[in-house]
Amino acid sequence: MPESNNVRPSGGRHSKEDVAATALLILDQFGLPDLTMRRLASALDVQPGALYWHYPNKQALIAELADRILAPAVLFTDESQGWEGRTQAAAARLRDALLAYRDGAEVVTSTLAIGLGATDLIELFAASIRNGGFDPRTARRASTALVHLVLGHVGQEQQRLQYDGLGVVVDGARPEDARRETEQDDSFAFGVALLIRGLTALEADLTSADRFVWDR
Amino acid sequence: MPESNNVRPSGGRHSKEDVAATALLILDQFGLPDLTMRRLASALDVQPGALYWHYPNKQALIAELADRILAPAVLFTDESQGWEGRTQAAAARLRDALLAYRDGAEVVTSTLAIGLGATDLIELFAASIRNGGFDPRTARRASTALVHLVLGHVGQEQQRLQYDGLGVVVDGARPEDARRETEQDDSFAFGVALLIRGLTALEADLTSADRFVWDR
DNA sequence: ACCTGAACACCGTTCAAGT
DNA sequence: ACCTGAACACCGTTCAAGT
Repeated sequence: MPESNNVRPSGGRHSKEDVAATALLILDQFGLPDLTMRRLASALDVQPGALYWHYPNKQALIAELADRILAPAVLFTDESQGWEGRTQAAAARLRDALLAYRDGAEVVTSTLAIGLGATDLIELFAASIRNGGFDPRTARRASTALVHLVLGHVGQEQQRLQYDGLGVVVDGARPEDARRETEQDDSFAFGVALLIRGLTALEADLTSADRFVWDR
Repeated sequence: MPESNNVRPSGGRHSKEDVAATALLILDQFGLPDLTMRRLASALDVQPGALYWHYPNKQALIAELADRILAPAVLFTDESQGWEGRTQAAAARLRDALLAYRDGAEVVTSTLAIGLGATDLIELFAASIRNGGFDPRTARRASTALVHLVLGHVGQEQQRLQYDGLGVVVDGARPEDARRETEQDDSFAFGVALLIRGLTALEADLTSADRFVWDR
């Protein structure tokens, strides 16, 4: 009997949509290393080569997954109080979106590492920072820093989740887990707050006419 | 004729040292994706299986490379003026160390992503920050943020170097290159400065008795 | 102590040909 | 428009056996 937890539509043929959705399922259940073209093909009950009709290569598929993972963070617009609040909220939204899928940060980082989809991500922060009265160049630089901060932090966070997953939880929560989670939350918020605080301080520096404090 | 740009010692046998050094050579010349166990073995004029006598697996080898790449940044101690200067200098040193090898940032990031060698890197910054009078917890958090910032930035930088490598430079420098380089330098220094400025601002906040500006 | 030979269990990608 | 069949050119890792 052919092993098939497959999800083949009644028509018998797949769309780009099917492929991406199934890939996201495998990613979330088994992690990025187990998301292979061959495994994806067999989940779709299809030969490996068939995937290359939908996507030119694996990187393009991963980029599509990155887009879908980021969608909730990018689409959303909020009305928090002040540009600092909106920027912090955007960081939290990005973090939540990455945490929503197993290895989410690695998927996005690897897509960024081949030069795809960076603009949306940076604009996520740049808008709220410009809104604080900063020039576009400053906003772009600070946004880039924020993106690196969030991706790095969530990457580490998800790595620990993997470690913890190896331990067996019988029927209760281990008390260390909760403590570690809040420590992660605090550490994340602290890093983001540092950057934002640096920006406001920079603003103050500039308006007090000492224009080159941060410039080398 | 067997293709062999090999570097086999006169004795006929290799050491961990040989293996790591040759791996670093391949990394620097051809990049991380081309650094395979089989390719490394053939450069050493050895069967692939032989490598597993020296290192238990590929991840361990990569971790060793990460250590060697980071060594110049970690060992060095300087006597810059003030903790801000020392922290900024540490960031510049880390960046230089990563830029010294092709895909250096990716090597270190991937090692960090499997939970190895993180402590040295964080301590690189934590020492100078504690030196500024911050408590260990704050220093650790700020250091972590700085590490993520630097790794993310250099990762992007090295990705662009790869792109540029695809274009053919005939016999002169293209004017855009220099402009882009200084833009990268500035952007890097700006991100680091933002974080440090955030720390000093935080310090000021605390000493002026308003203790919860950054705490949610 | 260090390596060979040979295998195991996989990968991503291509492409003529089918429906 | 979407897929099969079959191949190409690889991977990392293991392990008995050799020197």
